[in-house]
Amino acid sequence: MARLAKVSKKTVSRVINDSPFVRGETRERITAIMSELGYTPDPQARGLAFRRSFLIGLVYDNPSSQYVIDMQQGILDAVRELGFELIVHPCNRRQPNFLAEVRSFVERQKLFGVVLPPSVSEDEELNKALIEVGCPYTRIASISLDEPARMVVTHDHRGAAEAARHLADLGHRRIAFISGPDMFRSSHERRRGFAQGLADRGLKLQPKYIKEGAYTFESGIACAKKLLAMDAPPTAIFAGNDEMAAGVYRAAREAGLEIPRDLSVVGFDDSAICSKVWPPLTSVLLPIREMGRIAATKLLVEGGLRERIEHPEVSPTLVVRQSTAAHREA
Amino acid sequence: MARLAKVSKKTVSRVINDSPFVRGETRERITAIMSELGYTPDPQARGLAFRRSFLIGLVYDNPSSQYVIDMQQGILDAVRELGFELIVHPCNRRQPNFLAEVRSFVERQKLFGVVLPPSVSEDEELNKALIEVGCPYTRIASISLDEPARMVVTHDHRGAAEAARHLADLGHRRIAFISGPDMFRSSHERRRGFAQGLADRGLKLQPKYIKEGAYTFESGIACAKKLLAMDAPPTAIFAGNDEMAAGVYRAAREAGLEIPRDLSVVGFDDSAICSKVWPPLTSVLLPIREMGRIAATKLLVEGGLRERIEHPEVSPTLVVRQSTAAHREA
DNA sequence: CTGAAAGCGCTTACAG
DNA sequence: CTGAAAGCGCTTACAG
Repeated sequence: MARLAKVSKKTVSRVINDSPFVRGETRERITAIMSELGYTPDPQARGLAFRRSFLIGLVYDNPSSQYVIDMQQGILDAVRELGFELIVHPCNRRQPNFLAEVRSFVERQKLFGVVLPPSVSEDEELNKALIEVGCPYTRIASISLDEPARMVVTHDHRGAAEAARHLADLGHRRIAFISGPDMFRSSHERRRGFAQGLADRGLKLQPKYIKEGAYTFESGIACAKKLLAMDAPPTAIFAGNDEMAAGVYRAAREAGLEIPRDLSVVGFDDSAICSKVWPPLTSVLLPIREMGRIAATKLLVEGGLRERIEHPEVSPTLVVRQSTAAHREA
Repeated sequence: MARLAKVSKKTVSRVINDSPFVRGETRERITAIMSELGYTPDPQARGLAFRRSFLIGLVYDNPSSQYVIDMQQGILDAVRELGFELIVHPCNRRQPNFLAEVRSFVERQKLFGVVLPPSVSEDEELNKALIEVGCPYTRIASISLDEPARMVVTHDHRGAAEAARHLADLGHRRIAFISGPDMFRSSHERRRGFAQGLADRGLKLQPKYIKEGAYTFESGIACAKKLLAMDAPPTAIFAGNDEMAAGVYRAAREAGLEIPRDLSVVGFDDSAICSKVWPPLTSVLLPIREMGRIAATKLLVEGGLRERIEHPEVSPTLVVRQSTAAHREA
């Protein structure tokens, strides 16, 4: 204990925890000694005494590695300077012991809080369990599912609407949508937004031009094949994510269509593949790292370690590349 | 304490830590009670007393998200059942405080051990620091840099050699290599293996057909452009990783070349893009998840929690897809 | 504003 | 093979 060099260890503890009951002078003296000795309080001991650790959990069940990595970075951006660490907890919602497993994880580790990206964020059972064990959380989802203090809403529908208007403005009329799986909120939100965007331009999203995929490359191929085999095939396709959009590329190639000359394509996620496929894919960008930062900051606010947040809002943006072009009369 | 229901708390502790000094009957009785009550020892308290936590660290500075995610999974495959958790620690080797930062991280958290994938695994400074603070580690690298108990060797050269023989067997003679950056061990290993593989077929890797890239898409484009602009351009290119191979695709397209008819391409990593580009990319697969599993298991062995490992060896495999074809006389 | 006591839930020596 | 004591490094009430 740096106390030998100074006062008592109780006061040191007060300094560490930013207690107001320390004289300015005393605080400065102690702070100086601490940084001189390179002293850092032991997180395990603190955790034991607090009955709460300094660990943030990221519980995810997400197919996209880039999403997870970006989110991890964002969370760390927010909490690293405070000495928090990030425990990652991949899991599988379809596994029977999923709930019990996650629950025991957060309970055992006495997590400071957990960040829940889709689709675990949409699991109401899990949510109830977290409340029961008293573990703070932030849910990230396309629409609000909880009180604002515990949500990061990504407003996917806005990005989808922008994509729709973009295609409409290029003169397309036969416009198709490949949705994600029904069990994902984002599938519905992206579809809703897309329909709304078309409506903004006086167009309608026709049911026959809607196919349900699974957010996978293969499902993108399958859906696109069906669409392109129609009597009046679409001249533009909006895929619910980039994976499926890449599948549309494949199907278009097999059908002998050239993108964007014969078919315009838009994806969602603005992932790494967008710039690697040819032509580069127009896509909707979600600021994932920023979302992670905000989610973690909300945990800090809830824990009383931060006052409030600067930019608590997040919104998708359409990144126009070369996979979309003006409609050409056949 | 479950002691009320039974003996003393000391004995319970003995059971938890697998001490041999407990009678079989007593042990069974206690184990039964524990699982009945759903009792799990508090990792923070245990850590405090042990002066060592039950946390594994993954320190990485890696551009590929898929790599990191797979490795995380592999580590968890090995340690989850023992109640360990995984703390991720992305970092930047080029940052001036890199060493001090990582060091303070492992020291503060009293990590049970850390897993070091490339390129942090190749940092001798960091290695020294870890030894100084007494933190166990496993290094993952293309060649052996440490005692076997602390290494997972990926033998990249073998995979590169296989790629070379594959191209040679297809009849190619003007074969080029785009290397990764000089500071990565893997760059040299892949180059060495590739040269060896060509030598196995009586061919020579000509210096003029070697270009140094940076493991990025853009550098792949740049290097490929130079190669394809040569008087006697290569008919096959082996890129040091898939990112750069995707860059080769782009350059080939701009040069009006069709893959694999006019140019065969091989990548390294067998990443997700392989199956999404057209034609699907032939690539060298490294079993990353398995590597993570082995690395973590070695940490457990070192900690005395596991006897030994089943399959401690790992080797690359060539996955042949449609980006390579027999050489066509011009 | 500051200190002496008791405790967080476990463990390691030390005795039986 | 099993138990009573002291301690891991911090914190929370409780007194001054």
